This record gives sequence, C-alpha cells and structure tokens, in this order.
Amino acid sequence: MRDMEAPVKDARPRDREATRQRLLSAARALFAEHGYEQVTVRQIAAAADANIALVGRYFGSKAGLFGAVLAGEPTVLQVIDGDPEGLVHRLAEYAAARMHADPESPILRSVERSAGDPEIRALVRERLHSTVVAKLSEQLDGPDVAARARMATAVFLGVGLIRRLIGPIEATPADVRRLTAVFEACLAEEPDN
Amino acid sequence: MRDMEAPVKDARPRDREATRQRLLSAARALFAEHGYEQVTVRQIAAAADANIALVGRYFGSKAGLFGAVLAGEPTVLQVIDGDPEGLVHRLAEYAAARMHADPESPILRSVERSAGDPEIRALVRERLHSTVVAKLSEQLDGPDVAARARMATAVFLGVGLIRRLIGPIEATPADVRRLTAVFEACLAEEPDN
DNA sequence: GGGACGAGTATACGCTCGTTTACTAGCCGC
DNA sequence: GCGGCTAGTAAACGAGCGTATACTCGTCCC
Repeated sequence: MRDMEAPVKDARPRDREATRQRLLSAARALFAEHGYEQVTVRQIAAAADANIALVGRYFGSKAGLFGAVLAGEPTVLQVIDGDPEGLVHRLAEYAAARMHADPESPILRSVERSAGDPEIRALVRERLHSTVVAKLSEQLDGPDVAARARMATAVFLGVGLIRRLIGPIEATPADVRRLTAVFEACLAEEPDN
Repeated sequence: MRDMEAPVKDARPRDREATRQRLLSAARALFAEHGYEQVTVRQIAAAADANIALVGRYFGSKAGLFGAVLAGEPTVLQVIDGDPEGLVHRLAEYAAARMHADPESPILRSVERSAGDPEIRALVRERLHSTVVAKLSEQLDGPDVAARARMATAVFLGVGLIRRLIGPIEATPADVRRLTAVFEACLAEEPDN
C-alpha cells in the first residue's frame, strides 16, 4: 500500500476549452457581484483554479474577458419577452426580486458597478442598449418609445444600486404593487397627471 | 528693467485654510464626477494646485478627505424641503435636471460610483440615509414610509446612473410629466392597480 | 536681525495591479 | 518510444496607487 495513484491534489485533465469555461464562469460571477474594477484577474484565476497567465492567453486581457462575459449572456431578459399585457407586472416582480438579491442578469449588475475605464463603459453601454432598452422598446407603441424604455431601465438600475448599497431588502406585496405602478408610469404613452 | 519682482510663477501667500479649501473643493468636483475609486490623490492635489502630502496632512487620508467632502455638503436637498403638495413635481424637475447633467449634489453622485471600499460605502450609506431617505420620509404619512422614500431614492440613482452611462439626455416636458407620475407611484400610500 | 514654528515640497516606500516572458510537463501521431 | 505541439506554470516587470518621511523656506514674534 504505497503511494501508487494516491495523488492528494488530483490532476485535472488538460483541457483548454474546459479551463476557458471555468475562467469565464468565475469571471461572470465575480464581475456580477463586485463590478469590473473591483475584481482582479488574480481573484478570477484563483476562483477558476487556473493560472493567472491563462487569462491573458485565452482572452487577451482583463477587458477582453469582461467582453466575453457580456457576449456570452443570454441576449434577452426573459421578463421582457412575452405578452405585452403582463409586461409591467413581470417587470415589477423582477425588480422586486432585485431588491432582495440579484437574479441572473450580469448585464444590469455590471452597469451599476463598472464605470471607470471608457473602453469598459462602451462595452456595457452597447450591451445594455441592445439587450434591454432595445428589446423593451419593441414591446411598446406610441411616442417616445426609447425615452420610456430608458426610464424603466433606470428604475431597474436604481433598485439594484440601492440594494447593493444598503443591503438586501425584503420586498413586500405592497412593494410589488408600487413597483407595478412605477413601471406603468415609466412606460405610459402619455402620463396622466 | 531687470527681473526685480518679476516672478513668472506668482507666489501664493501661505494660507493653511485656503489650501485646505482648495483641496476640498477640488476633491468635491472630482469625486462627484468620477467617483471615489477612480480619482487619485495626485489628481486632486494637481487640480487644487497643492502638494500631494497635504492631503495626508490636512485630512489624514484619501478616505478622510472623502468624508470631509460628504460632511461639508448642505445636509438637505432643497427639493425635499418645502410644501409636501408640490413635492413630487419638484422631485420630477430635479430628476429631469439630472438626466441632462448633475446639479450640485455630490452625495447622489457619489453613490452611483463609489462602491469598492467598505469603509467608503458605509460613509456613503450613512450620508445618503440621513440626508435623503430620512428627510424624504419626514414628508410622508401612512405606512411603509421608509420603503416609499427608498424607492423614490432608487429612481434618482437610476436616472443619474443611466445618464452617466449613455451620456446627457435632453429631458422633454413629457419626460418631466412621466417622472412626476413615477414619483407619485413611488410615494403613494397605497398603490392603485 | 535671528530663531522657531509651520506651510509647503520633494521623494521614496511598500504594495497591488494587469501583463509578459521563459519555462515545465502532458498528450498524440509516427 | 519519442519528438513536437501545446496546456499549464512560476516568476518577474513596470506602472500606478496611497501613504510617510525628511526637508526647505516664508513669516512672525522677540
């Protein structure tokens, strides 16, 4: 009973694609939670149990990795698609969920935190527009479609931001009703007041 | 006509308080525009035309300087005080102004950008609560006062964030009307839907 | 007028960052 | 079985950061 095949640290098969995916998903989680600038490539590599240099090799740079994360996201929020009838309610439910903890939407999360580098900002802006604002606009009729979609998006961002700042908030049924009214006001063709 | 009293670089009188104020106002402008982490003490010192070491001497540290900036702000947003009747409209006007460019409110601006350091986050959170959420709550009646104030604050944050991301937006009269409706929905005692 | 206090300065320290380079070692075709 | 391609590694680089130290020099009191 010697140490034949007793590798305490089990060797992982050398698999380029698998390693790439580990880095990608580690980066997705960390960027989503903390934002671009707050996450270091060393953290990402450690979380992915990979070597630092592989970030450079597989994605060119930290910014490249971030771009790959954004590009790999599902292109549409599930909540936006579907019948326009229940849209505002779905939006409200989703925003309420965001008050407590972020559902899986790294794009929105990234926006709240990633700001400094202009290159990164451009990436995020493009992505936010194409996946949220544009998709939301498609569901709307009437004038000022872009402005209305943008305002609803702003509410999403604000809710996420305040949660991140003051901590998780338990969304009550009254909160959901209020959010529904808020999104209705955001998306209304002509505000009534 | 020799170089008697011809100092090309005019000497500034040595004035501790004046220098402190220059640093403070330079820091206020830079933090507000770019957020805490994106601004270096070297930038602040350069903008204030002062030496780097003076930041440490007068404020202890970069975080101390940031705290001084927050503390030096007028404690209440003008828009919140006043008759509760026109509150939502004043909020809407203010938010609309934020869509185009930030009015003087470093607190809100800081929130959008300053996230990483827990110490800084605590500072911002405390300040945001005492100057915005709490003050707004005072103007409200009925249940869920804090939740309603928080939601209105979230809209502020979101509007500022999206402006910072996609650039200045010209707020139309329709935007103002929409924002008024949004704030009404945020602050309503019981949402009607 | 001379000395001391303090505003302002120059510079360096220690650290962390993203990135790069030179190397090691596993696998596959021959 | 072995040479070469390549996934993976270790270490270092240069830059930038916040901060600390040792200094210069203007100003004011005696």
